[in-house]
Amino acid sequence: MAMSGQANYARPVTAHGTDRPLPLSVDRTSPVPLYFQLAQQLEAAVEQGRLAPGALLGNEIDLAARLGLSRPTVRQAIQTLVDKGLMVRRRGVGTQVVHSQVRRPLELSSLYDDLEAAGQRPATEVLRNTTEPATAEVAAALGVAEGGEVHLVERLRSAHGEPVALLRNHLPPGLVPLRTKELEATGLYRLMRAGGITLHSARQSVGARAATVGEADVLDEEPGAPLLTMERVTYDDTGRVVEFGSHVYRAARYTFEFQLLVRP
Amino acid sequence: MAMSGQANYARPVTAHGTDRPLPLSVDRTSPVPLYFQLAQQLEAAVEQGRLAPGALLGNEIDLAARLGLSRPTVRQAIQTLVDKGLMVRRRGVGTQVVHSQVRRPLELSSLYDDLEAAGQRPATEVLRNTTEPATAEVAAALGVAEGGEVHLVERLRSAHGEPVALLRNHLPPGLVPLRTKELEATGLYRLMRAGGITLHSARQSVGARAATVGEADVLDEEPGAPLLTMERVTYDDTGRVVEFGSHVYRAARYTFEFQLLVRP
DNA sequence: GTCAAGCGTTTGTCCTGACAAACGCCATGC
DNA sequence: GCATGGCGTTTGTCAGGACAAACGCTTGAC
Repeated sequence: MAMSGQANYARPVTAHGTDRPLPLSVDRTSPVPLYFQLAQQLEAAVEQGRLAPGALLGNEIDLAARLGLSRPTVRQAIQTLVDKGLMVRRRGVGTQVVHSQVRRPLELSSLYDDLEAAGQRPATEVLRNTTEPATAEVAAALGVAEGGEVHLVERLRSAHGEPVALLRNHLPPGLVPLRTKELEATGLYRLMRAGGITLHSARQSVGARAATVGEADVLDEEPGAPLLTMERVTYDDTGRVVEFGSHVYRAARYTFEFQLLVRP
Repeated sequence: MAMSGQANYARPVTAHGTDRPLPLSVDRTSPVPLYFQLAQQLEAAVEQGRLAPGALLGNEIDLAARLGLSRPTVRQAIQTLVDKGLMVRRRGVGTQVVHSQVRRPLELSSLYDDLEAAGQRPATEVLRNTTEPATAEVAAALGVAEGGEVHLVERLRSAHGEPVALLRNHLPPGLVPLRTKELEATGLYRLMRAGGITLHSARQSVGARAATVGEADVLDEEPGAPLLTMERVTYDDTGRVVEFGSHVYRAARYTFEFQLLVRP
């Protein structure tokens, strides 16, 4: 863009706005795939501002030659960043860093991790950790027979000593052992992963409603106060339902924040 | 899995659970990329149940040979479906269709499209369509000077004759012409796209709060009723902020539904 | 009977090479 | 001055081949 009129002798390519070539290299003895090494370095460069927003990445051919890689490998690296929304490709123009600050593109996150990432030191109080007969709604969500025994975990999550959310989770019986002590020390998803379950996808529904008397009592709100609600059915990679969650959050103390990408 | 002990003479591969080979073909005269043609056919087969959940796709080599394609092309097709969460690959095992029913993975959707897709025939009443000086919050979101003129669109969206949401959108001045008549006939995002803007990403925040007197009046609710709120800053592919929206939804009549994928 | 090693299968990674399509710039013509 | 066509640049698509790594089953040893 700024270098359009120049002759193209042996341009070192892949530069910053300042023409300073970006230090990139790959380690062929490492077990980490080459495209992944490159992707990580590029992502780090974007995050640290060494690749300014709008900066053009040099063309793929030169970049590959400079790194001693083939073009498909370089493309694979860039593609992962494009998928993350960090870069945009334009035919005849090049690949450039996106201007807007992109963060996480909405993962299957747990409240525990969210709070911890925000430096809030979450605390969990397990109100119930037992089995009970499945109601019609729970049975339908988990794909078990109505009235059959299912696992129920009910937790109160707080941050800074104030209650934030009331979490009710139903799980198929015998899926993974859940000890109350562990539930109070970490999040449910971490325990499931540690139990050998590979989470794959989830279907979520986010809404709002007024607090019931019981919820208001536990959450230190007035009855009728607005609450943010989230229902979620989670599947593992074999397609099994592994969890059905019904969560309510204090509207004054929690919002869902996330970044969306437009599918091209 | 079901065919493990068999000798592997000239197995036709890529079958259904019933060993009936799936009809697949590509048209080399079409301008549509080959990998995309294949991806579409596979996705359609999954959706129509011709590829049952859990079914193994034949190995990539044979599949490529059967279609007269190269393996990278077949892989590219499958990869798009894996990215969508429709399939799972396992080394040494194969690629299989995911069990759980996957829908859209949460797009940058507009309320208008959502309602229309649900067959609800949305109606829009434009309450305001004007310019006004930017407040501090709006100025910060849009990246303009505080007090500078910005475009404001305020709309009431209804379905089945009942109000559903109150939508307030601020736009940079002169970005795209917005006629009231067009705003009542379609959604804001469609108009922006039609105006040559390529939407890229958005940062969203979803929460809840009690209705103010004014909101209750417009939405036919009681003051203090729980409302679902959404704030969104939308960027185009050059990184410009193209919209700042503050929406409130009647909690009893609207929830956000979406599907999440776990990043592997 | 149980556990470990071996082996075939399948995906993961990487290479080289080639042509097509879209974009922006420049020169040409009016 | 302005529209238009040509041209170089860059990404998009596709082919064919090669080896490595992970998985599951079978075989063998104890």
